[in-house]
Amino acid sequence: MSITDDEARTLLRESALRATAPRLAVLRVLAEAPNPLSHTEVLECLGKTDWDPATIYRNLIKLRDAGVALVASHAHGMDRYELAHGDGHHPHFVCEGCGRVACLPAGLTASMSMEGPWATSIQNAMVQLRGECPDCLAKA
Amino acid sequence: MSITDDEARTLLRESALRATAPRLAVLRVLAEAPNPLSHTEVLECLGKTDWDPATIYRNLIKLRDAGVALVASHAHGMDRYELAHGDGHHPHFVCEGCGRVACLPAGLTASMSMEGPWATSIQNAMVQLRGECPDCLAKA
DNA sequence: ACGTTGATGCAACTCAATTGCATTTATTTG
DNA sequence: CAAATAAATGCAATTGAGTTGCATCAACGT
Ligand SMILES: [Mn+2]
Ligand SMILES: [Mn+2]
Ligand SMILES: [Zn+2]
Ligand SMILES: [Zn+2]
Repeated sequence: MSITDDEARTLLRESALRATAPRLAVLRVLAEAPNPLSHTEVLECLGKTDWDPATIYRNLIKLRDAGVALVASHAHGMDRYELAHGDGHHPHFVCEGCGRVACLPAGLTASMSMEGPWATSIQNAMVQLRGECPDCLAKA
Repeated sequence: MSITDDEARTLLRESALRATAPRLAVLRVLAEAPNPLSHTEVLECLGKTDWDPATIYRNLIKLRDAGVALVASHAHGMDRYELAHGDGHHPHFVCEGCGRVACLPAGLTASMSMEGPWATSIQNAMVQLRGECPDCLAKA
């Protein structure tokens, strides 16, 4: 998945965010990533000489606060960001072996028939599975 | 839930772990906690008994490696430990608002039918829900 | 009681996250 | 288009969880 410069600018305008060069770059990197990326991984995708890490960091925060991006996982002390595709959120798989985070197709129905105050919380929650990915299972 | 000193010693013996004072203390704290605890929270629970943080840290690792405890969540850069109750693992709810992690009753099985290499990974995975807990929903 | 081996205490280190502040720049406004 | 304004950037410093090296101590099988 990719994003044109115009699409990115429109997206930012709709969120009342200024279209700066690093911000557009972050948007492009997130759009092209097949999986959620950490701050460090975004830096690597951008190439190390480009922009200040703190700037990229704050842009990820901004995009998240604006609802353009979201944190798909906090696992292993790293926030992993992805674009918030309009549709409802899909589940993610966090590998405890290699640390990778993968997007899973929507359709994972967490059948939760729970009464009481937790019902709403659970129904609106994002689903995350933690285990060993196929690659790590093969090695073990 | 609590644990007697004898039960703790037996549990450790079965795992080939020496029964040291800080280790027994960690075991007792985990046994009494209603929710998974971070390293820092375990230190706070131990309170007056002033053990070295690194010792407590390594004990949590040891207990995890021995299968006595497990990491219920990595959220927000904190590993949260709980005793590995014999039965299969239950899901957990991670609140993005206040950061608390709560144990959910088993039976909230997220059923996903997926083909291919991911099938096994998914079936053996632990389920984690991320959202806003009832308390945080009430404030918002 | 002894000796082996694991555990402890202390200190140092890594790395993601976070923040203060002076400077620059995108966007608004005249 | 140029000035005004509020936001964003670059740089540096700080926090906090996790992690590790090493000398000393202690659990426990013999
Ligand atoms: Mn995803
Ligand atoms: Mn639990
Ligand atoms: Zn893996
Ligand atoms: Zn909460």
